[in-house]
Amino acid sequence: MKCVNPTASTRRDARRNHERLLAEARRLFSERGIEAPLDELAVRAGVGAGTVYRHFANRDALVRELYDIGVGELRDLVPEISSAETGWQSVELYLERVAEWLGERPYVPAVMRRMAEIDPGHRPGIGFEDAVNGIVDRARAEGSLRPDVTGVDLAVLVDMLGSLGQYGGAYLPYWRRQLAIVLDGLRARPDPTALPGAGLAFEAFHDMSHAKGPRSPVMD
Amino acid sequence: MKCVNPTASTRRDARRNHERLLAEARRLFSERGIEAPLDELAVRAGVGAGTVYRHFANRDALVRELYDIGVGELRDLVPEISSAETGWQSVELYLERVAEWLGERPYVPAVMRRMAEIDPGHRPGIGFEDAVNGIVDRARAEGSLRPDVTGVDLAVLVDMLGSLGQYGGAYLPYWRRQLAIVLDGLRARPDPTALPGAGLAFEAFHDMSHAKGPRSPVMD
DNA sequence: AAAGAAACGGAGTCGACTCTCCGAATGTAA
DNA sequence: TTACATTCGGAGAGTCGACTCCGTTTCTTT
Repeated sequence: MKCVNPTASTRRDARRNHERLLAEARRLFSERGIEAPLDELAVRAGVGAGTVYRHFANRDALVRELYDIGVGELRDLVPEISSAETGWQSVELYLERVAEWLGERPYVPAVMRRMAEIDPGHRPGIGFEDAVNGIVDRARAEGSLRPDVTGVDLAVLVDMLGSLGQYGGAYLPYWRRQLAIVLDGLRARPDPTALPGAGLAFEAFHDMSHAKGPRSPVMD
Repeated sequence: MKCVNPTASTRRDARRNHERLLAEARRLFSERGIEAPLDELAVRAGVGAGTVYRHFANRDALVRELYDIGVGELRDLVPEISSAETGWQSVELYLERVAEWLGERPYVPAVMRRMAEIDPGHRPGIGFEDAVNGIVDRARAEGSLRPDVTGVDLAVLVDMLGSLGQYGGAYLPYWRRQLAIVLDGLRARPDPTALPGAGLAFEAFHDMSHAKGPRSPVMD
């Protein structure tokens, strides 16, 4: 019984089932939310219920693995995005690639929120701060990006664009129109409209997107 | 037993409990999602479990009532938004008021999706098409709005901005920066960047936002 | 190809939640 | 104030899903 880390198992069937479970979990959680019955996951993956729990001690363990895989995927996107020819192209690439990544994974916001409950100390996302700020600084320095925009502003825009993934597959060919509008709004212009309020600290944004606290109640 | 429509009940306690239940349901569903236990709703509203089910036959009945109330609230926003002095001000008001309304009600997207399952034929939201198109037409005619933007584009932007409500109360002072960026992207400019793809039919947008179909699976 | 270790399946247990039922309490109308 | 209709509270029946247990099957190694 080596249920802690079946990825490293010697047995081929165990590794295959682990991958299948992860793939089906992404699909299932995208369609029905991260509270979907795990017995259903077993059926979809074509394994017994026991096998689900051998690979993931409980739902939270599965959520954690999806989270860490996601962080790894995002980290893998960084080099290409950061090394674009111009700073402006980096901004474009950042918004497009990350929003697309998010949009294809509608379960990610829920996974982030739950992770904050499971293990508030685990915050690898903080490590993206420098990459995002680097993109903003370069584009601002070359004069293509409006100067009052911060890295956090961009990160929030990415979440907004990616949130259209909640629409389902139908949104895929469509959200790039909103991306184009946003990009036009980000360009440096001779007639700037001041952005209201103050920019947010990256850490505050991180906590916000992981929404620890109670979500906004209607105030009536 | 008049459990079909307790709003019209003669008894004061019944009306008061109905209102309390609705208010607490909004809060509860905002914090924990629309699958939160209804017994918890009973506790929060300070009533017995039986009372919940006397007012709402089941969870779906509650969802439907929240949906219809929401449609009514949005309808009430139309006059002020449409009657702004200029078309551009209407665009600004539309994005701001409706995104704010959505942001304060994080449960709304989930309610819309569930409504599409409960009763696919009930689509009062279709009635907003003319109002939105009217705003776009006027702003376009006066030359303030970029001409390639459609009413559906605006509606999608509203959903995007409103989605930040998922961040919880902390987002409240912040999202207007994104609104300002979007508005700048919407202004008519001498150097237009063409929007990619084709605009969407309003009905298609409606179905998309109510996401009947399966939500986008990761394609790997 | 034989043996042992590891993983598998799925029936079963346990807890949580939904919804019902009815005696008690409350509001209304005369 | 009395009488009655309506609503209330909360215990409990029924259902569903999370997770466990163990006899069986499948790898891997020699």
